[in-house]
Amino acid sequence: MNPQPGSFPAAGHDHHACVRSALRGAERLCAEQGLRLTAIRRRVLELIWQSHRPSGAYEILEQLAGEGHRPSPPTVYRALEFLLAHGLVHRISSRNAFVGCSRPGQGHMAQIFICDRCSVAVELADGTLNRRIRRNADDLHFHIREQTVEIAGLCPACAGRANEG
Amino acid sequence: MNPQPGSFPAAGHDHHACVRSALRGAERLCAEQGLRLTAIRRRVLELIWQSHRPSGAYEILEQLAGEGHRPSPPTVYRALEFLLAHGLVHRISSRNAFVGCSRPGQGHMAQIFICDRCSVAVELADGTLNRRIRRNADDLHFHIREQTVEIAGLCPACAGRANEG
DNA sequence: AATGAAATGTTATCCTGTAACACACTTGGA
DNA sequence: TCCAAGTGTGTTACAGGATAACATTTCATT
Ligand SMILES: [Zn+2]
Ligand SMILES: [Zn+2]
Ligand SMILES: [Zn+2]
Ligand SMILES: [Zn+2]
Repeated sequence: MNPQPGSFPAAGHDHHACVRSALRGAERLCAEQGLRLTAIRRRVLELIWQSHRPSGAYEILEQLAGEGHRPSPPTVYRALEFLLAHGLVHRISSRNAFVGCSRPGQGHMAQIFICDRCSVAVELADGTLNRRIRRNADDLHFHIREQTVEIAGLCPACAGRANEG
Repeated sequence: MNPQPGSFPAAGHDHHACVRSALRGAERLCAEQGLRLTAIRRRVLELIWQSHRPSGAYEILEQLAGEGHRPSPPTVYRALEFLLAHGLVHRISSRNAFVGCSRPGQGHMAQIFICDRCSVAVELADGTLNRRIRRNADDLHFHIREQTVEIAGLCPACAGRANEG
């Protein structure tokens, strides 16, 4: 089952499918737009997709280091810059971290829900919400370039266990 | 004229009034809730309010240093922590900076518009938007603790000058 | 004064992100 | 084939943001 955008991933979902789907999506998008999904970029995207939790740049760096690459920060940040620029990942400002985008290539006005306990992040694209934001901006005569909507709290699974550990 | 929440501050507005109003509001809020608005906390709040642009923690630190205090980072961060905890300032995640809250003590589900060019930030409290977010959270069975809504772009004044320098 | 809690000082260190410059690889044309 | 020009990567060094851990002071209350 693919990552169902708009719901928290089920406990035992086939996550390999998430990764495969994300990589295939990236390949397709790059092919269509004449972009170069180089080895590093591909590998960084793959690492980010290893879970639904946002990854820090230095986490990615460490994982790459464990594979012989030993890249330096700029290398990783450049790959992230590319992935961000083409909508393949989202940056989570409130955590200084990056998460794979569930719907690449469809414009990116996402709101992202992040669990305080398990860190799983899920994105939602809500036209109504986006229109409301745009309308508020219009009232202020403000020209939107980019928006950040991040909601922190407890995912359903963790809310259930709220009183445990 | 006080800081009109919900609009960009006019070019020649009486900003001293903004500062006075913010400080008085903080004093009142602290008095009501039995909180201690110590010298540092008060001074940090005052420095943050010196403009409508979000200030970085280290900017504040430098300004304090120029006054003889020479505090260290934790001192400033603690003051900020206090001000955040009681809704006197907002943290702008997308900029690692802090801005004074225009309506302290009224719950804080603000969306904040920030100009890319002049950095002025304006907050808006939109019940409709907040309800929409809450509704999306409910659909996901997600329990909201905190939300971050930051919109970057051009304020009316800067949009007008878009083609100049 | 004595006590305990809250606030501040101090030091050292992490974590995040970028500037600047060198090198390599691709691509297209002379 | 050789030569740009453009893009991507390697490397070094550093800037900027935030916190851990512990010592000390301040404050309200007894
Ligand atoms: Zn998955
Ligand atoms: Zn969770
Ligand atoms: Zn003002
Ligand atoms: Zn502006």
